[in-house]
Amino acid sequence: MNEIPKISNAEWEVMKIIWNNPEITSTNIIQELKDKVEWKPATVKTLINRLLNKNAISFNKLSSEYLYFPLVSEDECIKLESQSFINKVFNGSVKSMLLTFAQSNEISAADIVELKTILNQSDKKEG
Amino acid sequence: MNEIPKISNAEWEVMKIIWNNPEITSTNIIQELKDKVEWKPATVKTLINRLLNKNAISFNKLSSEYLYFPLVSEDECIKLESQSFINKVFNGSVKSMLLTFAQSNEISAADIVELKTILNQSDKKEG
DNA sequence: TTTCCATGATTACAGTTGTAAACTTATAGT
DNA sequence: ACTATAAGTTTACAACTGTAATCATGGAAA
Repeated sequence: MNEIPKISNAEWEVMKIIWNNPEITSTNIIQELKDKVEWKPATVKTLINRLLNKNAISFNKLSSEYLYFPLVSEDECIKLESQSFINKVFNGSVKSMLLTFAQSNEISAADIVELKTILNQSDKKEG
Repeated sequence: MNEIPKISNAEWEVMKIIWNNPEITSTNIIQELKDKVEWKPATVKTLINRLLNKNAISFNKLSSEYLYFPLVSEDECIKLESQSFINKVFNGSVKSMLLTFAQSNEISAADIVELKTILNQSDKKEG
C-alpha cells in the first residue's frame, strides 16, 4: 500500500461515509453527511478534493458524476490515528489507555461483560 | 473550572511535563523535553507562551525565572481528548474502541489479566 | 441549438500549528 | 556602574484546517 496520508478531523467524516459506501457520488456523500454535520455542500466538495489530492480516495467517472472510492483502508487509518492518540495522551501505553477507559464511567455494565468475553478469547489465544 | 482550551500535539508534550512537575522553570521544561523531542529551546518557549495565552498554564515569578504550573487538570484534558478521538474514529462508541484495542495484538497477556481485574472491580461498583 | 443547472475545480481567507529567530529587559558578575 | 547572559516576549512564515463562494464545463431541458 501507499503511505497513509494525514486525514484531518473534518476529512474523517467524509472518509467514514466513503468506507461505508465504497462507490458513492458526491451528492450522496453530501446527503449522508446531512445527518451528522452542518456543512454547506461546497464545504464537502472541498474536503472531497483534499482527500483526492492526498490520495486517500479516487474515483471512476460515471457520466458527469464521479463515483468515489477509498484508496486507504479504514483499519490502517484507525490504527494510525489510534497510535498517534495514544502516543500523545498516554505516552504510547495502550494498557494505560485501556485502564483509564475501563475505569471511567463511560462504559456500561453490559459493555464490560462483552469486553471481558473478548479478553477471555484473547487469553486463550495467547496461551 | 474554566473552559478547557484546545491543546495541540506539540503543546501536549509540554503539558505532560508540567503536569508531572507542577512548579517548573522553562529551563527545566526544555531539559525534560530533550529526551523526547528534537526541539530548539526557542520552540519550547513558543509552546509555553501559547499555553499561557490559552490559559492552560500560568506562572509565579521566582526571581527572574518563572515557575510554571497547570491551570487545567490532566484528567479533564485526557477526557476531552479521548472523547474527540472516539467521536472522530469510532463514532462516539467507547465500546467499539475498547473492542478494537482488546482484539489488537498491541496488548500483552499480562495486561489483559490486569485489565480484567479492573473490569471486575467496575462490575462490583455497577452492582 | 441555445440556455440553464449541476458537478467538479479553483480560489479565498482567517485561525491554528510546527518550527524557530530576533528582540528586550532584568540580573549577575566584573 | 557596565556588560554579558539568560529568560521572557514578539515576530516570522509556511503548511494545514475549517469553512465556503465562485468559476467553468458538459450534459439535460426547452
